[in-house]
Amino acid sequence: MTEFESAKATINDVASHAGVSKKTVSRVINNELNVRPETRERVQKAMAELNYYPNLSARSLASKRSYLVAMLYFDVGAYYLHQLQSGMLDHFSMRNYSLLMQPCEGSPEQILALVEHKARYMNIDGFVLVPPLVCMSPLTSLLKRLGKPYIRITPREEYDGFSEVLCDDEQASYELTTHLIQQGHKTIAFVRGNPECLSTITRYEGYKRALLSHGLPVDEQYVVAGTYEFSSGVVAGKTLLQRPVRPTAIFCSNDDMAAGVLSVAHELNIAVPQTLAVAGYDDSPLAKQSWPALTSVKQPNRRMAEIAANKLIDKIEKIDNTDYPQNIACEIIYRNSTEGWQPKLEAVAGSKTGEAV
Amino acid sequence: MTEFESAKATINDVASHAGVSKKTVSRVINNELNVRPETRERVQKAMAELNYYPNLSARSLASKRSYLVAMLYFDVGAYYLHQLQSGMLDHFSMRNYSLLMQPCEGSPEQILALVEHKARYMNIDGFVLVPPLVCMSPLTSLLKRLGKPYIRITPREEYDGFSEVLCDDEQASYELTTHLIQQGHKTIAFVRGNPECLSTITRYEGYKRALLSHGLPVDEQYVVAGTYEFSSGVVAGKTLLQRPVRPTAIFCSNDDMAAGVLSVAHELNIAVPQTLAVAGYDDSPLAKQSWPALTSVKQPNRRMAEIAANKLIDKIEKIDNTDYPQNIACEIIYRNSTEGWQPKLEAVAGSKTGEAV
DNA sequence: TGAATCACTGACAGGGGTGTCATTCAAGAA
DNA sequence: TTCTTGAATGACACCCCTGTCAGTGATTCA
Repeated sequence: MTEFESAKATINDVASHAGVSKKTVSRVINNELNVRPETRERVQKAMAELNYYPNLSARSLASKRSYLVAMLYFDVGAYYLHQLQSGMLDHFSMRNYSLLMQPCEGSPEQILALVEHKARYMNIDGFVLVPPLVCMSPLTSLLKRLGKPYIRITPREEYDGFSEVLCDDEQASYELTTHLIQQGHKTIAFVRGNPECLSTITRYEGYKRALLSHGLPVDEQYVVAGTYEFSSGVVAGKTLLQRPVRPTAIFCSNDDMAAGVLSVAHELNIAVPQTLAVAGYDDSPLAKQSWPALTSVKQPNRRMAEIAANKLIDKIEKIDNTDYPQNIACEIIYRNSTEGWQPKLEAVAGSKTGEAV
Repeated sequence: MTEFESAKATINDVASHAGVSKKTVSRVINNELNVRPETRERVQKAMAELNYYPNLSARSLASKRSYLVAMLYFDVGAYYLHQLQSGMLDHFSMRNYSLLMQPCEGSPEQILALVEHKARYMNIDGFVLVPPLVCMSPLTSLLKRLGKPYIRITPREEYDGFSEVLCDDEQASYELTTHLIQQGHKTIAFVRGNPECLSTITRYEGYKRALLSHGLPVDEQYVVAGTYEFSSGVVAGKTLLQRPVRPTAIFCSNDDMAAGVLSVAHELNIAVPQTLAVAGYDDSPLAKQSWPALTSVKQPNRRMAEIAANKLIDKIEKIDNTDYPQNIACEIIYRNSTEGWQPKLEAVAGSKTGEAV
């Protein structure tokens, strides 16, 4: 078969080699019904013998589809994006789609213009939106106007339901906070994330629900703003650890900020976890790599990516499949940063060391 | 112009709207020569008025090019890949190409099969290879056989030269080691990376050259293996810090391993940087986020991505451009982990604390 | 003045598939 | 037996653009 290896066979070659019309070959390629098994086999044999690859451009041109899907994202951390991306890549390619990554920066107008341009120029078949773009309603309107299916990865349900893949951030946050409460903590601070992200709300809600349902007050003094960035964790840490009554635990809504709090604690010689418990969120590599290692919430990113990819393709191909889970649970990973806190130290060390800063 | 917004105009519509043939429109789209300026303008006006987007599939089909480029990679850290990827995305899209990410896992045979499949099925125009795939010679052979241009991002020149974008790892490593020597360190350990990566060699060579050129011995006892993973840094740290004579500085060939060494140091109550200096490589976010923050080498990843993208497109479009820099310098970022080491503590603390483990 | 050259433009033939519709043929119904 | 039905297949137009080559005028050269 060497003679065929370099010569690119076309559907016509396969058709004549198999003794059928090209339309029948096309049917086999596309797994259509109504092809007699022996015919199908003959065609497949011919395709294999000729080392045939269908020409994607020709297919796209004729079928008015590109087999291209784009993930629209805003840079929210390499690790999170990488996980989603690689999960999606696997499942898109399994179903013969390719994934384009499309960073969306700049003003909303710029983003809309960019997306419209890409959508039309490349004739993208569908879009995946990841936080914080999921809550950008002009964007979803645009996609609707363009008639492009999309799917959103988000921690909270909105709109139609079928276009979303949800993970239960609120519940995970509730559980992690409860864990801290059960260890005896009474003053648990919370560091919020980027206000443009829905997760900032859901994570905070879980925290609040846990406090309230265990009879603890939600003291706004111990809830500080953050941006999901390390530096904002440093600022938050300084603020919190200088309060007259220091919190005994700080729950940060992501790992980067938790690492920032850890740095401040080290700087101030506050022992973690003995004097201060610190928890993060995302279970990024950083969580394992900081010292002490951070208790954190592991989101089912790859699983979500898988579901998003398949749901989106179903939409593109107008397949009705409702077998997808509604809401995917997170998992809490317990590590040293919250294990071994000693309640007695709290009152003593609390108010004193704070002043020393 | 609202009536045109949703109706997709084709090249024929533009042609008749502008009163020229479709071939002339094509010339304008492709920026070809020999179109009278006023004709070009008229066509551009027509394209704008009709909100025309050329159909990529049709273009690809007719011109036998896909305007698609793939980056072949092996998962070597989200951050590094993310930087390369986003740098490339920018520059590829600037020149109207799209970038596909193609993870390459499994056996060499599987990788080759995968790449051949993708290359032929999607008719990819060109490939970017990143470490450690750059030194996989069956892969480059395959790409040559398929007639696909490629570019390699690598720390060391091999083969033809034009297909590479180099960064001077060896020199950066030399400089960082020299910095440590100048601070008075005499026993500087080195943690190597994944043996499949060229960078493992170049970084080690820079270290060695610095020691030798400053009259220090290269003691293999202080050169330990690693894999670029955090856990291997922990192992290396334990090994090194238990030596009868402890090194006073540990230079790790990436940040993850340096963070591993830091953890061990904290565990053993060895003060960094006072008793032990630690340096990393890559200037990943982790470098800023560990405690203390790590001195590290910042590779010009985005710049390399830019050059790689443009060189590759030049190859695809057969443009001769030799204006690219040969070898791009790295930058050393000095942080706390190597600032403030106190030579006197060395001898005393060295042999004692080691036993205590 | 005629020939040669050059810049510019258009006609036409594909590129390699898919959609639509017509046709064939065998099995089941009347 | 004849009619109906539906599965299986093929003929053909078409998707939208680019490559090739020929043609048209204008300019330059002898």
